[in-house]
Amino acid sequence: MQTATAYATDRALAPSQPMAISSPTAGFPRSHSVTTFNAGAEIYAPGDKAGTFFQIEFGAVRIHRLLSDGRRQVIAFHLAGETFGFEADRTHSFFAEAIIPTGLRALSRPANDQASPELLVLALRGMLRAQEHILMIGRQTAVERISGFLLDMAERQGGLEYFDLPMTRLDIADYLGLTIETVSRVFAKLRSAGLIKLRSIRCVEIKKLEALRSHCA
Amino acid sequence: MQTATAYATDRALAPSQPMAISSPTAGFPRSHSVTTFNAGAEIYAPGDKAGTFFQIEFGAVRIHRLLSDGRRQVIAFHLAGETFGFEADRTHSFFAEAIIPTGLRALSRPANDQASPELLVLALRGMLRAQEHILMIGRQTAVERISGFLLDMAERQGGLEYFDLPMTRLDIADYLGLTIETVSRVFAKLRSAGLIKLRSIRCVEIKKLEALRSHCA
DNA sequence: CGCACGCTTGAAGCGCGTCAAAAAAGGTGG
DNA sequence: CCACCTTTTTTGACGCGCTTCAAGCGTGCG
Repeated sequence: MQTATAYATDRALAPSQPMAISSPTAGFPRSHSVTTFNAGAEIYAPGDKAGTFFQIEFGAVRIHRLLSDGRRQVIAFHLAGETFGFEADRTHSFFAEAIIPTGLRALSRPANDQASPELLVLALRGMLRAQEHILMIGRQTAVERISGFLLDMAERQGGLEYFDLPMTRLDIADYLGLTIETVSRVFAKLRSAGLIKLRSIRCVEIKKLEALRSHCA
Repeated sequence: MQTATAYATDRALAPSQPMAISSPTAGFPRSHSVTTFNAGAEIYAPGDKAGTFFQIEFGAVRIHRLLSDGRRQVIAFHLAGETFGFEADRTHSFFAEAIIPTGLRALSRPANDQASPELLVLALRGMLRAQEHILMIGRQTAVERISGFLLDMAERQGGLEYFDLPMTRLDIADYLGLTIETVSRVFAKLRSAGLIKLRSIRCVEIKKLEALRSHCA
């Protein structure tokens, strides 16, 4: 069990610009200028006013929630090009934090409730993603979860031969409902089985794609 | 581990009416006549064409997915008055089955992609619900999951003094990422601790609401 | 009645968590 | 570039919560 203090973060350090909330426009929300966040900086917290959402120009973001005793669940990771921050309620339910230095473009949802079809698709995709996350956490073993996670990350970064993990092992553990020790052990296991190679601590190369796929039930 | 055959179901037995798909209308989707499903009947399956969604007139529905070796994850339960079946893709990703005799009103999504604000809210709410489900499965103990589940069911049925669980223990187990034996044991534990009373096997009375709430971290 | 199905209960095992410590990786300042 | 500190990651030993396996019980229905 990790302590809550382990997650203490600084509020958006020296954003390049204030996050303006502009008037709504017709059609897809108008884009604004880019705000940057340092690694660990909080983007929003539970209770913060929602309504603005974000597109990632560069960097990576984690969405998570804390239980009162410090247990943490990471709900989602978002990478460059992805969008996050839309909520059912008027306030946010989760924390959003930059994992690494990150640039965000704030988009405002049309206030006239003329919901754009684009936003609906994003919401539906977010729901599907969350539902598949439930399946993974609810019914898969540690090896299956990590294999699936690595394949997902590889795919979202363009299916490159190798890719970087912006998040720490602890982030991964809290995303997969495991402990950091288990994550580390499974990485070691996959490495020694020749399925992956760790070019560096955060850079993964998938050596046996099909074998890794076969691990995901 | 349960076998896949345990979940074999009959296709919609003797629906009272064929499920007509009508032309789209402006605003919120037009309601159609009610189709009934027997307990265990399949409403849709992965790969089925999506686009129509459903409002529950009476009964209860489970949304789930199977892994190749028979492991099952129930993604959601839906009760009378609730809506389900909207998808990000053109086809469904999950199974939907009636848990008990159920009446559904089919609603068709406007084809002109003039996404209605109502549908967006439903999608966002669905996403939030799925995200809280992730938290529960990823970071809570068996007792916490069951306590939270019972409180959720009580609330959704109007916060009555007592309420019926339409689903079996196996459904609950597969929803919470547990086994049927663990579910049964935790029920017994909560009962002997005086937190709940089982009026019958499927009828639960919450005796100590606050104590139950305090179990949910 | 007697079978079928859902549920409960017990005993044993295992996967993952917990606790502890060391090793590796990243800063930071000189 | 190196010394020093902090943070992250790895590794080992052990324990516990949940699963697995196996009966047994209750209830409804042909």
